[in-house]
This record gives sequence, C-alpha cells and structure tokens, in this order.
Amino acid sequence: MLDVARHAGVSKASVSRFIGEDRALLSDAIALRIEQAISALGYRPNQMARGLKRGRTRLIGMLVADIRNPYSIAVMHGVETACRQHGYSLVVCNTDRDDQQEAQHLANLRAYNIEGLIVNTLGHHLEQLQELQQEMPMVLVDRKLESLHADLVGLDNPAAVHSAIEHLEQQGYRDLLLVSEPHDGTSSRLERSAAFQDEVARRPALRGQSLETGAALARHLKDFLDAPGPSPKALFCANGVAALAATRVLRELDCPLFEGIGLIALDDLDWYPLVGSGITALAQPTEAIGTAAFQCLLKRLRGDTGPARVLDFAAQLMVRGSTRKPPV
Amino acid sequence: MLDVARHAGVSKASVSRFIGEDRALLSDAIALRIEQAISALGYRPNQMARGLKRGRTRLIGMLVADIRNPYSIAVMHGVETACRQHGYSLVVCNTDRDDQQEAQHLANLRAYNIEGLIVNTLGHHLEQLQELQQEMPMVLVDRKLESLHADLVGLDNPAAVHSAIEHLEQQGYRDLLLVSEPHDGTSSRLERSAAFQDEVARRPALRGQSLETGAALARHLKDFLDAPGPSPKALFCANGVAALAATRVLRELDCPLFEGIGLIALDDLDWYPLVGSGITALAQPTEAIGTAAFQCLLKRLRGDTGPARVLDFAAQLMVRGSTRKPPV
DNA sequence: CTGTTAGCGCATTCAT
DNA sequence: ATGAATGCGCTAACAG
Repeated sequence: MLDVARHAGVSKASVSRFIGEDRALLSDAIALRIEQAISALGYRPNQMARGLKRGRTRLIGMLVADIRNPYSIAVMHGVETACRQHGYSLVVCNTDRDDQQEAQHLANLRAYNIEGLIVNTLGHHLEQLQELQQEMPMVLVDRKLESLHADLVGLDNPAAVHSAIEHLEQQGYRDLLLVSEPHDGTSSRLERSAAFQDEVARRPALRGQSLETGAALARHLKDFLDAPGPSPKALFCANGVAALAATRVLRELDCPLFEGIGLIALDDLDWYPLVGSGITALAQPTEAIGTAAFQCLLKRLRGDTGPARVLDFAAQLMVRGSTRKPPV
Repeated sequence: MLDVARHAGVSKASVSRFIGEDRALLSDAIALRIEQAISALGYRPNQMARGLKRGRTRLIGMLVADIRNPYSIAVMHGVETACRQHGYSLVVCNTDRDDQQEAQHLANLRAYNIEGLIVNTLGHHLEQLQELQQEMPMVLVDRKLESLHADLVGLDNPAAVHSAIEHLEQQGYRDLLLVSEPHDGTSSRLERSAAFQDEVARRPALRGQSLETGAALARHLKDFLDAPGPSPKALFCANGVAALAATRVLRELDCPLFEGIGLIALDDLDWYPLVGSGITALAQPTEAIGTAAFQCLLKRLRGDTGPARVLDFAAQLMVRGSTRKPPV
C-alpha cells in the first residue's frame, strides 16, 4: 500500500479511501493517479488487515452436518451465489455429523472473525451457539432450535408431508411405511415423522408405520412387505439418504421397482427418473432456501433487529412411476 | 489478549508464547496462570491478527469447477479431512465453470492470504495462476497444465480407460461409443478421449466412436443404436455427469437397461447399483486423491522445493449388470 | 525464562 | 480534499 501511495505521490490514507467506500471524497486527479498506480503495481488490498481494522471481514460461515448430502450441497450453492453477489465470501465447515468437529469448527469460525453464520447441523453445543449469537447474526437452515431465537429457513414440512400422503392415498395406496434416518434430534426429521403420524391418523383408509435406516432395515422392510394387511403398500422416504437406502434394499429383496410397492421421497435427486419406473419425489427449492438464508443474514448485518423470522418454503410434487401403478 | 495478560499478571508476549508454539519456554507457574486467565475470560486468539503478523493464516484455498459434481465433493471431503488433521482450514470456492468467477475467486483467495491452493478448474487465467504460484504452493487435481510446473494429483487415465475397454472386450462388446462432456480444455477429458482412441485402435475386434453430451445427445445416441455395424454395442461414459445424461437418454429411447446395450462409467456414484441391472463403473479413490493433494501442499509448505510431483491413482473396476449380459 | 519494543497492512480520527 | 498519526490483535527481535 505504501508502494502505491509513493508511486502515485499521495499518502496511504488516500489510497485507503480509494480502496474503501470513501472514494467520493477524492479529487478526480488523485483518484486517477491512484488507480494507475494500483494497476501498475498489481496491488491487491489485504483483506485480513482490512478485517482486523474495521471488524468487517466480509466472511460468512456455514456449518454443514453432511457435505455429502446433496441437499446440503444444493443449499450451499444457493448461499454461495448470494454471498458472491453481495461481495461476501463463504467459509464452509463440514462436521460429518460429529459433535466434536462441530465444536472445533465453531471455535475456528469465531477465530476468523466471520460476520454471520448459517447453521445446518445437529446444534448440540447450544452454549457455544448462544455465545456466538451474541457476537453475530445467525440463521438456522432446516433445523429449529427454540432456545436460540435465530432466523429459521427451511421446508414447510407439514405441508410437504400432507401432499405426499394425499398423493399416495389418491393413487390408491393404503399401507404406508415411513423410512427415515435415525432420529438424532434433527428437528426436520421429527417434524416429518410427526406430520406423517398426523396425516395417517386423520385418514381412516390408511395405515401407517415407521422405520429407521440402519443395519436392520432389510429385515424390517421384508417384514413389512410380507405382512398381511391393507394393500397396496407404499414407502415414504423422509429424505434422499433414506430413499437411497430403501431402494437399495428393495433391489436386494428382488422386489421389482415399483410394481409390488409404491415409493415417494422427500428431496428430488437427479437420478430418481432413472430408477425402475422413476421415483416420485417432493422437490425442495434448495437454491431459494440458500438465497433466503443469506438474505436473512444480510438484513441483520444491516441492522435489522426485529423478531426472529421463520421462512417456510413449499415442496413441489414430481410424479413418476413409483406411485403411478399401484397393484390391485 | 491484554486482558488475559493483566489477569495473569504477565506480559502480552508471554500470552502470545502460550498461544503459539513457544509454550516450552514458559515456566510452569506462569503457564498455569495464563491458562486459568484464558479460560476465565473465555479468550480466543484472533486468527486474522495472527495471520497478519506471521504471514501464516493456516488457510488453504480450493478452487472447484463444479461443486455439484459428486467427484469434486468427494475429493474436497478428503482435502478437508486432511486439512483439519493438520490444523488448517479450507476455503472452498466454486466457479460454476465460469471463467470470470474463477478470476474473481483467485483474487479473493489471494486477498485472504491463503497459504496454499488446490485447483480443480479449467485453469484459464494462466497468468493469474502463475502469479499466485510465485507466492504459494499449488497443486492441480485432475487437471494437467504443463506450463505451470505444479504438483499434479489425479487418476491414471490411460490405465483406467485400458481396464474399461479390456473389460468391455472380454464381455463380448464390439462397437463402442465414448460419451463425454464437451471438451473445454479439461486435460482429464482429453486424456480419456485419447486413451479411448488408442485402446480401440490397437484392438482389431473393436470399433470406437465418440460423442459429447448436449442438446443433440438423444439424436446421436439413437443413430448409434440404430446404425448397422459390429455388435453388441456399449457406451463408455467418461464421467458421472456423462453417465447420468446417457442413461437418461437411453430411458427416453425406451431402451431396456441394459439389455440392448452395455454401459460402463468412469466415477462410481452411489446410485449406480439401482439403475436397471446396475451400472458397471471404475471407482476413483477420491478420498485418497484429496488427502494426497493436501499432503503435497504440506510438503511444499514445509520447504520441499523438489521438482513437481505427479501422483496418478488407479481406478477400481466395479462390475454390475450393465456389462454382464451382452446380447448375442 | 520473561518483558519491552516495534511493526504486519490497513482505516480512521484529527488536523490542515 | 488530503496527510499525519494512532491502533486493530498479535508475533518477533531484542534485552534483561
């Protein structure tokens, strides 16, 4: 910076003003000389130093539970795009669903003076999160934590489950099985599970049970298929991971996809059309969710101190073969 | 920090030593007092300031062409794990295959004083990359850029293609079609394409052509299927994206998967077993590739100035239904 | 072993 | 409209 100042025959202060938002205060002559000096020397301001001085690092942090989950990726893509459009950079931390890593990453993010945080993890370490929230705005994605009073962005789970069940019932399915990943406290899983019970309870024609993925999935699924009861049967997979696991098991059981059994999944993955007659899905507007999460943060950064917002997005039903031909 | 120093009745320097690697120089008594003061005040050192002073930010940058490509995610997961194990944090920048965004992100990464860079992009902006390479170590993943003299980590493409063609030939396929994404200069695509031509040329029994994904894919693929010629026919998809596109088209053409035609894909995705009779694949050791990329960087950061290394990993053949029952 | 001093690169008073 | 001076939080050289 000193080099630039000397090269332009001005003071560091003027260069600083040129770099920052005070460019209007400079005379055209000086601004021009600085601009030339900058490009002549290939000068790039050091963001670390700027951040240190102003307290604004232009950095947003995002805590992700499972980076290999396509949902997380899609949301993160939305967040990153929005960040860039507003001059922010995104620091992504993946916890691999590990509590210790979550703690470690939270500490790191704070050490790097991020200006805001987007959280999509288990949200254990409540104290740490609360501390962080004193220092910076925070928004929860797909996770509700009542005690945190943070902005919430996610799917309208009851509505999504409603359309799923409604669709299954209309298509003639009568015996439903909810397949989810283990309930580890993730609010969206609980919500979907509760909504499922609820929907089934209010429809006399339907029967509904639920199951968790895991080692015993194959056995339990077989039991479900073999058991007598109302028919036809259908699976409702609560997310992409569950859908993958369930479909895998169906194949292992030599169950023709999807003649003996229906299937609908929450989350729409790019390969769903390719499996069997195609997997019916409820697509989440992941890009919009990501964008909204960043927008929330931005509003807070700009001084909005209103009450915590809750943004619920709607899922879109994509009908494919897996719910189209219920056996009689 | 000053607070901690006062609370412990010592100087900032001692606190600094405690924080950093000079802890051994402190007397037990003082170390203890500092430790207590730190936890009493909940003090966390500011990484920005440390980085500013020492020139070591403990930050690694990674430039990714397409964050929605599972290959990139898998490699990135490997890199991130390795980073964390060595106390580094990873800043990921996604360019969405856009040259301008690549330039922008490169500038940003420099501004944030990252210590090393992992590149998995088109690698246009050669000048910028070369400049950066003066300032920090750099490793290319799945991309060769001769003029850059950087460490290279990736797949042994000729060997991988060799096993693919070998497998197809052994299974009885005779007419092969390579499906890749458009050749945008990506070295791995070129390598795979060249290796394909090469392998086919040295096998008199085989015929080989190639095709790029895009709007005309469906028409071209139909032409291939309908055309007379040696038989049976098989597709070789050069990566996961191509495999998705090709399989989608096969379904649209009502081609039973995979009775009329064989298919093998480079990259193994989690849903391959579920499509038709299963998609045969060559799995890349993505986690290992990511780890190796970081290790290269680490060696350079520790002073290794030897010649550029080239690390080629081997793919592993996963045989599934798509190459198992060639029609007669 | 420990404290003092002097910056890292920049933004911001305060003068002018 | 511009420059000089001060300090952000920390580390490194030097003394002691």
